[in-house]
Amino acid sequence: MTVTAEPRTQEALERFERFLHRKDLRLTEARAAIVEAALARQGHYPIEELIHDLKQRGIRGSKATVYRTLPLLAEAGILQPAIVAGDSKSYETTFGRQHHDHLLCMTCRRVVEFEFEAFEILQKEVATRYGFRLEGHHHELVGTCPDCLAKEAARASAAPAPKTASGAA
Amino acid sequence: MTVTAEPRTQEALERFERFLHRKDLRLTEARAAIVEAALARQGHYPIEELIHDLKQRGIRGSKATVYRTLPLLAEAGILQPAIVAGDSKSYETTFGRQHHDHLLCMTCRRVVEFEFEAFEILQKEVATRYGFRLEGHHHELVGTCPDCLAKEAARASAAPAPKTASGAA
DNA sequence: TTTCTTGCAAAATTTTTGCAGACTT
DNA sequence: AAGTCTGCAAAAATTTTGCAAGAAA
Repeated sequence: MTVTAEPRTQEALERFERFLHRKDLRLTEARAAIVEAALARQGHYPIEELIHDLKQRGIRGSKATVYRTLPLLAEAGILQPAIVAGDSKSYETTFGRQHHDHLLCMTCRRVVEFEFEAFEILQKEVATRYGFRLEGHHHELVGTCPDCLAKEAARASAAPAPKTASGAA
Repeated sequence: MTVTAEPRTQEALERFERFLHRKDLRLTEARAAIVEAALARQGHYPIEELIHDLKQRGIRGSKATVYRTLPLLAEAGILQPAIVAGDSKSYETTFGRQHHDHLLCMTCRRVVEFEFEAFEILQKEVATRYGFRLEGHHHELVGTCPDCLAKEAARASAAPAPKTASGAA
């Protein structure tokens, strides 16, 4: 099914095939379909969504097969279990993607994406120092966002526990 | 039940209590026990372990209560869902702990801990830039460790696919 | 051929909920 | 008294497995 996939998908498929080959496993139609579905995804996605995507495309790929394939893809460096900040059970396609990091507000769950090249540089440095080949990273800063800080401050300076006065949630 | 807990635990309890109070919730014996158990833990632990710990201590705290309490603790900034690199479903107590980062080998699952102050500094800078109060972070570099790289290289230079010749797993 | 794969459905796990009684305020 | 919690056990949801039939080498 070489449906003229976009180059990134194509490369990922090749990488996966090499990986499978090394283990005497095969790049089957179902596995390829899963790779394509994963590559088409942005950000974090629960396994369930990936299964749904496959169904959408009318492609084979049962729940069981997806569950059996994801670990292989992770090992092949195509995707990773996603960082968890409330949700577990998600994956993230990393192959050929720019790494981006997150700032997460624990209070309101807002997520701000940021890129800061200095991190990338340092990370490479650390990896090198330990002799690792760096293939990806998880990086998430957890804290409280400006809005929530403001609310917190307002609450603190106001009378204690004006339960119903501060408005709805 | 102020069982002369160590100071860190004590502080965590206080913080949790303030948090609960703000939400008109109560710091009950079961919740306090969960905080203590969590604070006594090092590194990542599956929920199941925490439940086990509670049983060990002969303290109340049923599965259901633990499941109901963990999200509160996370929101209060006492612990976080752990980073996932194969395992989901784990938590990590962060309150009052030095942040440490991980280098993970995708192939053999080996984990190397490292500390690199430059990261902490940059993280604070990013948080400040976005107006966040930084409370913690997840940071894990994913790649291939020196040993696995060596094996990979050896395999590559050897004849292709000597399936049974390379020894046991 | 021989070995690896797949899908289905059942089994095993992990999380969430309903409720009656216990505890706090 | 009023409202919050808890534990239990049942319910829901998520993952894993056994197996016979279907591909790939």
